[in-house]
Amino acid sequence: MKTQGPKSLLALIETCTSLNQLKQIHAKSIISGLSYNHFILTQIANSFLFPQSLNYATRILVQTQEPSIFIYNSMIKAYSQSETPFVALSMYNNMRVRENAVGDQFTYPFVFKACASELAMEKGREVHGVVVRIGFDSDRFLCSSLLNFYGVCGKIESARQVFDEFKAKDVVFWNAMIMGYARNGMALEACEVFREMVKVGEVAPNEGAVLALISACTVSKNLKLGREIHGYVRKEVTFGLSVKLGAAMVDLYAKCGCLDYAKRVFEGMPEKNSVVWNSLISGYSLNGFSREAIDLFKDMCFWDVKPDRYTISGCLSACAQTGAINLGNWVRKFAEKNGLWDEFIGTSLVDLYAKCGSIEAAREVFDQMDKKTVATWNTILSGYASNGQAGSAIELFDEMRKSGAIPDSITFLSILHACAHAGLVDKGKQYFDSMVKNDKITPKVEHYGCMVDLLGRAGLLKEARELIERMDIEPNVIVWGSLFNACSMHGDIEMGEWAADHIFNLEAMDGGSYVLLANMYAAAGRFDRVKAVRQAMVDASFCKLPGCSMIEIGDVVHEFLVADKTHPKSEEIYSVLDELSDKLKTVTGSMRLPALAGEHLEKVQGNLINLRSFSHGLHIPDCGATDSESHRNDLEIYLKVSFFP
DNA sequence: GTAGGGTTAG
Repeated sequence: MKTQGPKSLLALIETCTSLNQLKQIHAKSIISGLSYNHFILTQIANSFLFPQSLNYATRILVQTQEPSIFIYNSMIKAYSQSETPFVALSMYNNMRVRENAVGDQFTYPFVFKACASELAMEKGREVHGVVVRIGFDSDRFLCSSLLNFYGVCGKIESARQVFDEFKAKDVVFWNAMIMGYARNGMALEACEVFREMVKVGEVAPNEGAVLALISACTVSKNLKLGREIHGYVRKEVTFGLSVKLGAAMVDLYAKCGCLDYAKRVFEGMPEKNSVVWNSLISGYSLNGFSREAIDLFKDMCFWDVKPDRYTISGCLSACAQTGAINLGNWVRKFAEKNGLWDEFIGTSLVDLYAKCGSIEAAREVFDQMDKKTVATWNTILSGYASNGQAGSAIELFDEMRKSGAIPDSITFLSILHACAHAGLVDKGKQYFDSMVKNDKITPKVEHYGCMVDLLGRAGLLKEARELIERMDIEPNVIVWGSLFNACSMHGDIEMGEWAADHIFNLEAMDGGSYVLLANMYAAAGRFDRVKAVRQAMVDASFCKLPGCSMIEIGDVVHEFLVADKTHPKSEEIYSVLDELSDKLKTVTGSMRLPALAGEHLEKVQGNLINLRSFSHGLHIPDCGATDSESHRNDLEIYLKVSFFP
């Protein structure tokens, strides 16, 4: 057999389709005395079989005596772009300790990239120190990735310092600074850097610069600035509206709620890839237009644009919002048939089933998922919470701890929510304290809202008030609303009015506050005041966005607004509601029973209030759940069992 | 002979 040189072995590596083939080529390179050829190892690490081949290359590296910086650089690069960037950092450590080498300027951009992916703040700062000591800090490649690292980690002042100290800025370096501001929601600062770049005139802004600017507007939801940039793109930009720029514009408008603009940009694009479609689909989904989102998905398929995992996630969350379980199941089947599955899709599916009240189906999907993110845990926990199964939520939370997953502030929000719904006051307090003390999570205003709700529902109004007074952040309308809700539930008009004052001060122009106040007076039987508040609403021309309930029967989603009479069977529906309302009154005896008797009573009482408010054209929002969410869940359960058996 | 940074969609 003819001895093969490195060139032909290289060509073979590119045609490899399995790890075994790769190993054969490696064996051949050993026979040919080329096993330590750096280039071959690099190619193996980065071959099409990535990341399997990367693993193999690592095993070779470990057995290699005195591996060169070249090999380390290739491996650090490969790992910094892999799913496990922390391995890049241990490779770097290994190089420093085992080889006693500091690397070269090719090493560090990837080390910073890995630090950025891992949000390894301390490590990054340490490496920054090393770089300064060796004197590599004049390398612009290295410094732009260092700048990017600080931007990703939210250390924008440090990023700015790197930016200011570096003189020979190229366009990528400028863009990294703009992107840094963009990530941190600082659109004005991003714009300022862009203007400075144009003013200095040493480099011309490229597509990346404009993309970073648009992204700055998207993150900070600065529609006004976004429109200006759109105008600038149309007038000044010579590179034209690329697919990327178009996608960014569609996303900007969609995230800002301007779907008509988003659609106009979308329709004006001659070339659309899946990213563009996904931006519009998730935009519709995000803004509550799930029907339109699904229709777009079908159009996308019609135009032969291949849906990806983002498409599926967007569609599933659209279905979850409207409770369109059948449509959701159809999307699921589509995804399964097309081999689209990952932890994000799984999480969307858990959310879909939980929001549709099929918590068992949600759990089934959850249990089948090998890879779970914090969001996956949070979704199932909040599913249990809103389905009133606090016990399961608590049990699962313990399991989460055991699995090694690290709870975040949303996890605690879900578990507090679960406790609040079940009236588990002591347990809730315990979680709140442990969150602060053991997990070092600073409570946000949402956590306080949950705690006030928890205490308030249990009738501990004084304690709820004291918690509000102890807060180190400004209470928002949710916090005051929860106290207010509790006051109306327990008939404490005086404290209720005190809370209402704060609500009006915070949201003077919000009609929702009026509805809350009217609800409190209604619950206390003060119908004279209800009338006065409603009149005040009319006088001020306030109109609360109506809470909307949807149920899916067969393949049709029925939508109900408060006091809605447009459904063809509305007369029958209302008579059932009245009947139910009466029956529930006999069960609970009173509208103002404190939520201490566990899940069942809580559920019955919650529905009674919702049913009452439904028929009165009022609705009491629930802590943490949107109007339409709690409204829908409650109504759905009752309409399903009683009216559509 | 071999290599490098930033940029959209959840």
